[in-house]
Amino acid sequence: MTAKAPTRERILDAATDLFGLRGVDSVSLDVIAAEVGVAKQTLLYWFPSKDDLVQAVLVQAALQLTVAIEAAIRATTDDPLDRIEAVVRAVFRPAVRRPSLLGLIREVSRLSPAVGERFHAELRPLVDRGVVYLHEEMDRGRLRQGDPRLIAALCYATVTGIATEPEVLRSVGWSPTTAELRRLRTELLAFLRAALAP
Amino acid sequence: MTAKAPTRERILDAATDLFGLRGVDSVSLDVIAAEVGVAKQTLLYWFPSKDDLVQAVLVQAALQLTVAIEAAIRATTDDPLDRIEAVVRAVFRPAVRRPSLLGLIREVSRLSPAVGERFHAELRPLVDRGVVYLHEEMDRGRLRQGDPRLIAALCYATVTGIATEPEVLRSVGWSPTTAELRRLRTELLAFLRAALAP
DNA sequence: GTACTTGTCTACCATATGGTAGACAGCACG
DNA sequence: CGTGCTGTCTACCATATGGTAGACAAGTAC
Repeated sequence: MTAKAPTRERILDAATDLFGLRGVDSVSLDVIAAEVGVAKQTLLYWFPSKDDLVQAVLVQAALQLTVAIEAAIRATTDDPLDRIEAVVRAVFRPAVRRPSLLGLIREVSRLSPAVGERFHAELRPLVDRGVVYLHEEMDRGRLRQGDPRLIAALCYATVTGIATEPEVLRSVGWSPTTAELRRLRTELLAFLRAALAP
Repeated sequence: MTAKAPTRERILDAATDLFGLRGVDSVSLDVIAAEVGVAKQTLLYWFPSKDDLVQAVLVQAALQLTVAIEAAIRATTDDPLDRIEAVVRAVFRPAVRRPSLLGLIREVSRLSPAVGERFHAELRPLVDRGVVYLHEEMDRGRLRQGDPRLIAALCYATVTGIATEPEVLRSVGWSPTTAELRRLRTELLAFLRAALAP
C-alpha cells in the first residue's frame, strides 16, 4: 500500500502543476480539489484563501529551484562556463520533467504585487550572488564583458523561454521526444556558451 | 474633435492590451467593455463569443509582428548578423512600447488547441522562411553552425523572454527608464551577436 | 411614409467561483 | 466518560462571468 503523502503536500503538488500549466486565474479551487481527490473545504482548511495557496506554491517552487542550483554550483569545476552549464542543466532537468515549474514563475508578473514581492525576496540572495559571480569572472576575463545584471537576466530569459514555450518549439517542427530533448539541451548549452564566452 | 476609431478596432486594441498584460482568463468581457466605454453586448455584437475575440486579437497581433519584421528584413544589408539585429530591433520597439504584444503570444499555449493552431498557421510562413534563411547562412559560414530550427527558437525565447518578464529585470535591479531601455537593447543585441557569430 | 438594416443598449439568466457556517468522526488526555 | 483538538465533509451564499432576448434609435431604400 503506497503511503499517501500528507494532504497539504498533495495539494501543493497538484496546485503547482495546474497553476504552472494553465495559469493561476484559470484554475479554480474546485479543480484542484478534484485533482487531489478531496473536498474544496479541505483546501481552504490548509490554505485559508486562494492567495495563500498561490503564495505557498511559489515559495516551494523557489525553494526547489534554489536547492537544485546551489547543488549544481558546488559540484563543478572552477571554469565559469562549465559552472554555468551545470546550473543550466540543473534547471533544465526539472523544468522539462515538470514544465509547470518555470511556467509558474512566469505567472508571478500577473499576480498581486505583494505576492510577487514575497517571491522575489525568496530568490533575491541567489540572484545577487549570481550577478556578483558573473561580474567577478568578467573582470578576470573569463566571460565576455557586459552588464552582469542584464546578462544574468538574458540567460534566464533564454532558458526559461525555451523551457516554457512548447508552442514556439512546435512552430519550428520540434516534438518532445527524448532524442529531441537531448538535442535541444545541447543546442541551448552551445548557444549560451557562445553568448557568454569572452 | 478627435475622430474616434471605429468600435471594432477600439475593442481589439483594448482587448490586446488587457489580454497580454493580465492573461486571457483573467480579463472579463465586462472589463474590456468598460475600458472601451461601451456595453458588453456591443462586444458580443462584433465578436459573437469571447473565443472569437481572442482569435481576432491573436490574428491582428501576428499580422502586426509580421509586417514589422518583413519591413525590417527588406531594409538592411546583406550581412546576416546585421539583418538579425534589424529584426530584433523591429520586434523590440513595439514590444517595449506595448508589452502586451509579446505577452499575448505567450498566452497562446494556454488557449484551446484550435485557437493555437490558427495562430501558428498565421505565423508559419514567416517562421519557415526564417529557419531556411538561418540554414543558408550557416552553410555559407556566416553564422555559427547548429540546428537552425532550434537556434531560431532560442533567439525567439531570448527576445520574448526579456521583453515580457519585467519581473526578472526588476529582480536584478533594472528599471524601465529610457536610458535603461537603451542599455538593455544594446546588451540584448551583443548577446545575440555573440551567440550567433561563427 | 414604410420597411429593412445597423449598431448600441437594458434586462435577464445559468453557471462557476471563492469563501462561510457548521456538522461530524477520530483521537488524545484528564 | 467527557472535553477539546484535528481534519474532512455537506450545505449554502454572494458575486462575477459568458451569453441570450429583445427594445430602440438612426439611417437607407423604395
